Amino acid sequence: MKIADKYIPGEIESKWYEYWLERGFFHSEPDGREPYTIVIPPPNVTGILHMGHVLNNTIQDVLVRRARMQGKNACWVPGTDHASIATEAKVVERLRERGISKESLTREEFLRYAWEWTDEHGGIILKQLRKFGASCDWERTAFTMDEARSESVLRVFVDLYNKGKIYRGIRMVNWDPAARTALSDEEVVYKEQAGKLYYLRYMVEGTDEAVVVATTRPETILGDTALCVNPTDPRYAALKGRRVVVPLVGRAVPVIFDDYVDMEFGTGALKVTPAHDPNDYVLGEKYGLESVDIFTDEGRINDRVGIYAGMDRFELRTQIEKDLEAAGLLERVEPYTNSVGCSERTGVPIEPKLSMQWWLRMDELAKPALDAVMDDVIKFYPAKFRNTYRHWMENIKDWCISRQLWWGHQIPAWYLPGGGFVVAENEQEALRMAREKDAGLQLGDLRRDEDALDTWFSSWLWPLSVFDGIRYPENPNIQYYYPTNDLVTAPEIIFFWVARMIMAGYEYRGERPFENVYFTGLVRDKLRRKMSKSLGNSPDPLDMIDRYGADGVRVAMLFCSAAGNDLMFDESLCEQGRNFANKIWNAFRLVESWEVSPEAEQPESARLAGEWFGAVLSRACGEVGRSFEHYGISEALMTVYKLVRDDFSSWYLEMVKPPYGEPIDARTLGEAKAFFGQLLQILHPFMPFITEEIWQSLAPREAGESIMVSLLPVCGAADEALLAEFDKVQQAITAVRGIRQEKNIPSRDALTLRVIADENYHPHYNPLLVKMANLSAVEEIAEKDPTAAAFIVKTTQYFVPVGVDAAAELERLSGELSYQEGFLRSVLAKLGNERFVASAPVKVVETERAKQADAEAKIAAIRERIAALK
RNA sequence: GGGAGUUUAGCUCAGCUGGUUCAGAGCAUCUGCCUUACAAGCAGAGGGUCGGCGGUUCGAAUCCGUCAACUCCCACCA
Repeated sequence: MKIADKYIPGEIESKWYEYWLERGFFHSEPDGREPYTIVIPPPNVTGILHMGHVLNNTIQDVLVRRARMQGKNACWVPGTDHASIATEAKVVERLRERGISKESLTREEFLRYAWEWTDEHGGIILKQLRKFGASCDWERTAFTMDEARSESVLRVFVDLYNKGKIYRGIRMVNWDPAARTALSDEEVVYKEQAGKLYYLRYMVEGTDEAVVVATTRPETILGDTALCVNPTDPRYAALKGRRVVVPLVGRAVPVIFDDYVDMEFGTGALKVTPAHDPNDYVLGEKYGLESVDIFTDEGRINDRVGIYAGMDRFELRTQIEKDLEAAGLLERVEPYTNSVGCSERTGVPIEPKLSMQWWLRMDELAKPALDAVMDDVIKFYPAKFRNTYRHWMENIKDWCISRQLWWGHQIPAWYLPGGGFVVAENEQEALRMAREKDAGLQLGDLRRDEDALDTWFSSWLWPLSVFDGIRYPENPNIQYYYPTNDLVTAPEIIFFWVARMIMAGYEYRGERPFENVYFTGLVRDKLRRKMSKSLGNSPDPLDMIDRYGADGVRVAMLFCSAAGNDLMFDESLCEQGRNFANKIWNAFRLVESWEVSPEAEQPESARLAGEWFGAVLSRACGEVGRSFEHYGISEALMTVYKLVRDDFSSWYLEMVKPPYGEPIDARTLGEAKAFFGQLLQILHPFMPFITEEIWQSLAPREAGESIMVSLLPVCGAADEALLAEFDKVQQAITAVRGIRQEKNIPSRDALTLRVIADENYHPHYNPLLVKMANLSAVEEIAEKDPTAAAFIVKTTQYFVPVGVDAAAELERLSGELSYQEGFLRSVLAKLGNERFVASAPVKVVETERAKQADAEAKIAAIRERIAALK
């Protein structure tokens, strides 16, 4: 069979993905094995794949594939999130392009469009994941708004309401005037903005004196209902009992005294707008102030104010500045930078607004969730996020769960005509409950709450709801797969999602939802810039697959992904990944090219090589295992990378390779293929496609076999003594090659190596030395060979009889001598220090003594050689 | 304003409880090579007073203090 001389990923990848799918290798059902479960962080249903997804899902796939090959019943549950506000915004935008406004539609009509959009674009992202080899159990694909998940959400809402944890109340909320909905605190992001600080004159009623007040939001004077100063501020003592007149508005408002006011800031006088500032709201409550709401839901001035009606809040700011100026009520304006809370989704500044919303009481839910992380019942990688988590959990506030949106789970509350409401999982139940209050009610009399639930109110149930553990807590799936093992996600959503899943897990299962949380970093470009569409520095993942292969891109991603650190992704890494795949491919070509001779004996060199590589493999295997224990996935991959390139390709294969044109013995070929097969297995979680392709042709396989469901080799302890011996042999080989290069001796010309045998010389490895350094012989000699090029490995002196330039050699030796002498001095100084010898552990002192002996031997050898050369 | 973290080779990062895994890896660089698996490669090589200063110790990249720079998270200062 002719094998392509370069690895071409394209068809190979789709071929094997189909094969895995057809054979059902991704699917899991509960059985007697140990489960290994991951639930995917569900991407937005209409989202498109970006590098962050690639990173996140590659890591999950590596973990799942490895667990599967360890014989566990691995289950990776995929799915998507309806992403209430984000999707609704997209649908509104799309409708607008078609000339349809959301306002002109009924809820039902709007939802029809939204579902249309979802069905059309929904799940594309999951299909894209397949290109990367994601081994998700697609039969379990879930959506936060499918029937099972929706019913779970409503059931939880009703349950929490009945437990008194959900309540309805008027509170100051974060209002997004663009999306026209309330937001949770977590959905508000603070941005530094260059603004202005306006100094306004409030005339003291009945006098011609003014109090100057500094504010960043002069437009809110329309809602001012008080002026506040610090009671200890001597400047304003005279204001006691007075009223001041709000500029332009003409309303007289009281002056209140509260030590909330910072005397240092501005003029030490604060305007109080209880309806539009959380702090002012608190003051308003405390002093019984009137609350004047001046804005509409869109952030325009409402009709009740009387002036500026209909004007946008930011236009008004400009206008009011002019009008104040004209009225002589603006003392001055200073540039001022402050941080403005903006909607995470729409980007517009949020407007604090008093409104009726649904809330979830968090304090009790938080308690077990906090303990779980603090007690390491749930482990965070990296652990530093425990601090972040603790801080948030200890200061947790009630969660505003209602959104004035249509796309999402509609709140299951029904209002009665005579006031009051009932909370029930469905209309019938609601009617039944309503009739307990008023027997004559009909379905049409009930009015369902218009609001939808926060998206995260469904995602926080994800590890439970994907196994239908809310509706059917006893079902075999939730019993078997829950708690899940690893969660791989981004630190940005530690509060939005991770913390809340932990709370839901304890509330509904009394148990952690996962054991470990691995936080990935942010994918940045080479220059540390965040990848973004607008910068154009975000490569299209699918395009990269076309050019480098899925295995290559996976490797690239993992190479730069130290856990918890942001990662600097660069396309050159893909090249490295592709090159690595090609390297493996060529090793395969070599092994496949060997003709086997049944009667040939195994050469000693090949026997030794096998012995050695077995030990190397065990060592690497152990290292990989240890790396995985602390989620050092990048590190694990690097270990395998070096194992394949250096140990296997450069050393092992070169050692067993028969001379050109000659056949190989059956035993060595068998060993080589067995080693190769094991390498492929260790490599498979990282590079699923190429490993399957080669594994399938490396040996005869039964129909339906696959590397992905094969069992990872169990690694024993590595023979350290053997590895140490071999290391010396490698050093000798490298040294001979160095001499060859230095002296310009072509690799085809055989050399003789002479050696003075001692305890660090291992003659049984000579067949390998001969082969790898291309020697005609290794001769043991008793006397030094002054005319030869020389080197020392440990204490053993080697000589390569080639002409040397005595002068150059002397210079090199004197340099070496002074280095060794200096080294010896430092060792002797240590050993001469009584306190060192007394307090250092015996082992350390012994190694120092060994160093001393070593150095002394080297110095003696060098001196002799210098003498001989002279 | 509060908290957390980072600083080790040109770049990206390992270095756990202080002592032969202690100054490492990959990439990049340099020098040879088209040596019949692989130039998407092979063989060699160079490169860091471990951010600065001080301390503890027989011994510090590692522990303590301090200063500096950067990063992130949280927070209602008008």
